Amino acid sequence: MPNNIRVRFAPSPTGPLHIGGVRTALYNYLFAKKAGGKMILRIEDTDQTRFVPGAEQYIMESLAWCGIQFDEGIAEGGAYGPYRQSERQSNYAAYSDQLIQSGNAYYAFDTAEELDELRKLAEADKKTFIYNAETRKTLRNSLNMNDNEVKKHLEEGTPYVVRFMIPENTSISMNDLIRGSMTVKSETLDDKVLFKSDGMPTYHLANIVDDHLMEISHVIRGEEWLPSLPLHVLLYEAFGWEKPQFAHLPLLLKPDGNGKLSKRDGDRLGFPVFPLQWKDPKTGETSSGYRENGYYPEAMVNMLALLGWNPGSDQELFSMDELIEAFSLERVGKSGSKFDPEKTKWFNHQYLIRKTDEELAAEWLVWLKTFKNLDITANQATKIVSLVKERAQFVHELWDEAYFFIEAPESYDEKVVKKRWKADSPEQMETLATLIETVEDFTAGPIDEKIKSWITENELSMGGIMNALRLLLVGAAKGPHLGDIMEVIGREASLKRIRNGIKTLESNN
RNA sequence: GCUCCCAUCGUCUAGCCAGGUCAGGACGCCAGGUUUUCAUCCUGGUAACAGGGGUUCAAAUCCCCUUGGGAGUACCA
Repeated sequence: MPNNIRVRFAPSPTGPLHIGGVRTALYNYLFAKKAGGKMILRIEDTDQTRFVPGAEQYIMESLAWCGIQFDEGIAEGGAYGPYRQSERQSNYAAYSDQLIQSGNAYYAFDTAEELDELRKLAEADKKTFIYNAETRKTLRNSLNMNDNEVKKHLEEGTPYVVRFMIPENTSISMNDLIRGSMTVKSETLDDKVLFKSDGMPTYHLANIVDDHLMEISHVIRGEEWLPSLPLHVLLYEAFGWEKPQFAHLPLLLKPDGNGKLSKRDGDRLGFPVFPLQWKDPKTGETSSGYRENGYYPEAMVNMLALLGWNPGSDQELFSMDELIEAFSLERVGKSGSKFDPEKTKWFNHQYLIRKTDEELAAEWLVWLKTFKNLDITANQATKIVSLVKERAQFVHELWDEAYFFIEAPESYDEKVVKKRWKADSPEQMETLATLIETVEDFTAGPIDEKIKSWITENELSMGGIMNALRLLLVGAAKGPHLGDIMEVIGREASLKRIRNGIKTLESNN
């Protein structure tokens, strides 16, 4: 179903993409796919001073990891390229000239220092300096010069910027798919720079020109852009272009306190704010990533999708396809959402327990090899994982729940010893060992049966016996059913652990 | 400061547009139950319409004000 729904995700490559950005990309993606439209990646690298090597690659890798795919972009190509604004540089001057010709923009020769000075002055007076209809009359710009003066400046190479001329005394009405209609008076706006003295356009110009040229139908971006919407609307009107529809997404807020979620919050509160680990090429500082911390991309995407949007049903778990099916901008909320790291873990747990034992075992095998340099068989891993996966939120947590399947106890939890190891324990355990030797089919069922009937026949306490036995086999008060544990580690190892344990505990007394 | 946006449990949120069920669900937390320990699991509980004024027979829902929060306020995006 071909149509002309086209959305873009337009990050600037100034560092790693944080999860707020991932969510913006996700909503764009969901919206596009739901509508059968196109998803475009455009790199907004008009600020050469903020370029960070590797950031562009990071952005693409992150989004790919999340399962967000582009139809057009710097890697995919497409009919509307190039998709990097630095490579479209030659386009922009003509558009800025066009605005000057039509009287919607003008040259300004004020230096950054002069303007800084004016801002400071205004600030001292508890006011804000605005480059607007009032002040523009007194500043060094082409509005206050005759053609010859302007020409002279340009020929002499006086540095200049091009500013948009905000119309006087008008109201700008805008429409937002999430917030409805809004109105702003033009007096409150300032004459933004469209074209910088370094020959590059600012975001405002490049963004509008490229959205137009790329035939973007819907601009879905973060709420931090809302204050520049009037300017953008004015720009479309000045060019005489049809506007796209706008949707400004609510922000992701800090889990505690207030404010926009930032990189610092992750460091401070101990959770990742970036999809992938990132090493800053300048400072060498490393920021942790969801991928490296053991999160599944599905879990992260699921969590992000529900932060600010809801399906209107009680469904919590969504595959990407289900999200695409269920998504609509109408169900995106207006207010900011505090980020909850705990819920992300819960989502990860949900995805982990839904893996088949074989899948999870395969992941764990890799983990064991990498972090413990251990090799166990796939069968063993599958069996172990099936017994303990309910207890873990991450693959790396499996070890804490299952190490005793692989390693015999070297020490015994003192609290448990005190509580469970009694005077008659050694004898009882030895008897149990001889019993275990005689179990024919060494699997959980028969093992349990044999032990239980012995306990019943001798009128012993189930809790007392089993917990003492657990102490010998595991070394602590943890783990799944003992029958299962013995089945996995096998008869020989079980016996060895029981008899070693008796020996160790008795020699300590 | 100024401009704009926003406002339901601690958190994410449903309900609001087309006023009329004890304001529903999830995470977290607490308690009880199952269990052979721990965890899981099951059951239950905790807890919210920011405040004030209107409109109305009736307001979480519509309107206004206050308060609170957020964003923007660069030759950054």
